[in-house]
Amino acid sequence: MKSQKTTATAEKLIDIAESFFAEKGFYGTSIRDLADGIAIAKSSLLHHYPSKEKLYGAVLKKLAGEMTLEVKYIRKQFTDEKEQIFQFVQLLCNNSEKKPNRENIILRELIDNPKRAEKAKKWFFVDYFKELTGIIKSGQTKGLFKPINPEIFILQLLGAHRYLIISLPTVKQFFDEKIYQQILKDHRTELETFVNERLINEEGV
Amino acid sequence: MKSQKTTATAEKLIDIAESFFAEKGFYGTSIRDLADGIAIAKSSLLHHYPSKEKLYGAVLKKLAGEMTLEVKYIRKQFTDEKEQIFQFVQLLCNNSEKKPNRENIILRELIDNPKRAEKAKKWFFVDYFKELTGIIKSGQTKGLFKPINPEIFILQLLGAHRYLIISLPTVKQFFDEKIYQQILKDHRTELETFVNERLINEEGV
DNA sequence: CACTCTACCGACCGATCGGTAGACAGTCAA
DNA sequence: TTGACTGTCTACCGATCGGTCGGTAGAGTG
Repeated sequence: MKSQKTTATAEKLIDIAESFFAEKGFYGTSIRDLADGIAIAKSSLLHHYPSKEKLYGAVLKKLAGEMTLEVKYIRKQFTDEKEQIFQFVQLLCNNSEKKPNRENIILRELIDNPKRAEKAKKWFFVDYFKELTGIIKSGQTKGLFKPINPEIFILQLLGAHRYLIISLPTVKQFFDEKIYQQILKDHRTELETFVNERLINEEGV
Repeated sequence: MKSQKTTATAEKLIDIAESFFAEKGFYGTSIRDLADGIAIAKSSLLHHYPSKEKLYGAVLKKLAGEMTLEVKYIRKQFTDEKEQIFQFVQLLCNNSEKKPNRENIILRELIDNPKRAEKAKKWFFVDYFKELTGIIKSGQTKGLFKPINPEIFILQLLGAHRYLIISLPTVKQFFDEKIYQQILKDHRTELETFVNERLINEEGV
């Protein structure tokens, strides 16, 4: 079982790289700091990932894979598209509290990707995005959602959430620390309202 | 008029720094490149702004000042808070087409600010944010807006817009290039709907 | 004329960057 | 036992980083 230790080191690298890239960005993170962070030599890091870019790519790939899986799981678990999109809102909010790194990395990647894309790098979040717009498109054929543009709706929903999340540390000075949890709860409710207003409700009205 | 040439150089520095910081971020931008970009020596750059941090701060300050002024102008120009917030949506959308750098810098700053804030740096967008929430709070006392949390509303509105804008270059591969303008137009309409749903409409229902 | 101030410059600094080379210890198969 | 492979290390590389230094040209001022 020689590969066990190796795998463990590689995974530790991914983990610490995820948090460092999230906090300081690609250019702000040095592979020296990453290696020091898990107490190995820098050249040992480069043994597992032959370049900083490759390591960064591995982090993105793992992150995108996890997120896509989570959405696919929701789509398999619930047949009703309305239920799916509300479950996704819950997933978004819950993950932001459990895994705050994610939003930072995704935002940074969105900003930086256009430059990198010129170097023929693929966008890791394609499947994630297509799963989400797929919910809306599927729901629209069943007459569950209003005839909005699915891509715009998803981007606005993700944006309304992620922007607020990354703003919180900065904006927190305006809030009483005690009502911080209340903010997160109200935000969740507002997101649900946003979704709800784009549903077609056959029974009411 | 000795200061004319100096001012011109300093302004050129601010301009190129704004576009470089927006595109590559703080760590991804070197003061060498900035100096080369306007054909002066690096030491000359450091004559005008004694450090990279100071230059970055000057860019943020100018940007925040402009944006705050724009909002204040809207508030002075229109007395009705409903009109103010709709005008602000127009401002957001128009500026994203005219000055695409802005959204990048603001997003980057929001992500990075918490680290910098530890070094006792102030947040340049305080006034901007307070002007915007001020519109909502003022409108709520007049019974024009639903009793939502003003900070959450503003953050979600800004997020829905800015996230979509910075995503467009990446997501564009999914869109036919010809309908790009239609996307921007639909996005604007959706933002207006988002705002509209949070108004209290005494007449209708 | 002498003095000061501003804008600017090239040369240089120590530190840090991403990445390479080579040695060494442990493991496993032949 | 030997040889190939793996993971790790120290030592080192050229490039680039932000920033300092001493100095110069020119305009303003007395």
